[in-house]
Parts: sequence; structure tokens; C-alpha cells
Amino acid sequence: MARWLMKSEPDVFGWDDLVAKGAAGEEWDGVRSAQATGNMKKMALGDEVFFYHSNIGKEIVGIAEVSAEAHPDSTADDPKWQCVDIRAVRPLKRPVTLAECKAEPRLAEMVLVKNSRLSVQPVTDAEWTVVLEMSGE
DNA sequence: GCCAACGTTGGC
DNA sequence: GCCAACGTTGGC
Repeated sequence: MARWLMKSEPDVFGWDDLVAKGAAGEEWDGVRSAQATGNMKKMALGDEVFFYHSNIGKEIVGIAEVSAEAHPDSTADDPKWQCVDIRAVRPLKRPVTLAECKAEPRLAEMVLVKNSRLSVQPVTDAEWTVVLEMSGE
């Protein structure tokens, strides 16, 4: 199973909004980046996803999972833009901030640290474990 | 609010 | 197909 990280600005759609969607989850529409779209196309049902708040908070706040694999984005006029659906699984015991990730040598190669602009990115198993450890789990 | 970084676009 | 210009993202 693969692991990922997806970002959202919490004043637009945050962790609490995803939780409110329940088991049905939310279509992750609106992404118009070839790289981010490419990553979503690789996702499989049940893949785990870190949910990150950009701009406000700048921290990983929870774990979500892929509830539907890539399908055309219902808000796009071009079918090349695809997206997945995700649903909340559980919040992290304690959020892990971007500053903490940058300060952690084992996360030096993490995409979140190296390419802050990519909104849907892969997370290695090793990075996943380190972040969970930092969250106090 | 500023600006650096980076992906994308479009002219050649 | 290259690359300069442009727009956008997101940290600070």
C-alpha cells in the first residue's frame, strides 16, 4: 500500500470539513497541476494519506484514506483532470508542523520539505513512520 | 503583503 | 524543441 500527502487550506476545506463528510468522503476536485494529478492517478483504494494544512497551521493534522480511485474531476471541463475521493480516518494524536519536519534530519528528502508547492505528493514508508513517531503515536 | 521557487505557456 | 516570460503557490 502506498502512502501520500495532500494539502488543503483550512479556511477553504480543512480537516474538520473532511471529518464532517463522514464515510462518504470528499471528491478531491479542483487540482489543476499535472504532477498532482499524476500522483492521484497512482492511488489505490485504501491508500493512506496525510492531511496537511497549508498557510494556516502548516502542519499535518490527520490521516485519511482513498475512498474512490481516480475518476474525471466533476468540476473540470477537460477529462484529463482526474481526482480521487478521500475520507477521514483519524486525527493525529498531536499535529506535526512543517518546522518540525524541516528540523528532522530523517525527513530531509521529504517532498513536503523539498518541494513545498506540490499539493499531492508521495510519502515513503520510512517518512510515514517518522511522522507518526513525531506525532506521539 | 511580499517574494522566491517552480511549473506552464507560447513565441520562435 | 528551447527557453524566456508569466502566473501561481505557499512560506515567511
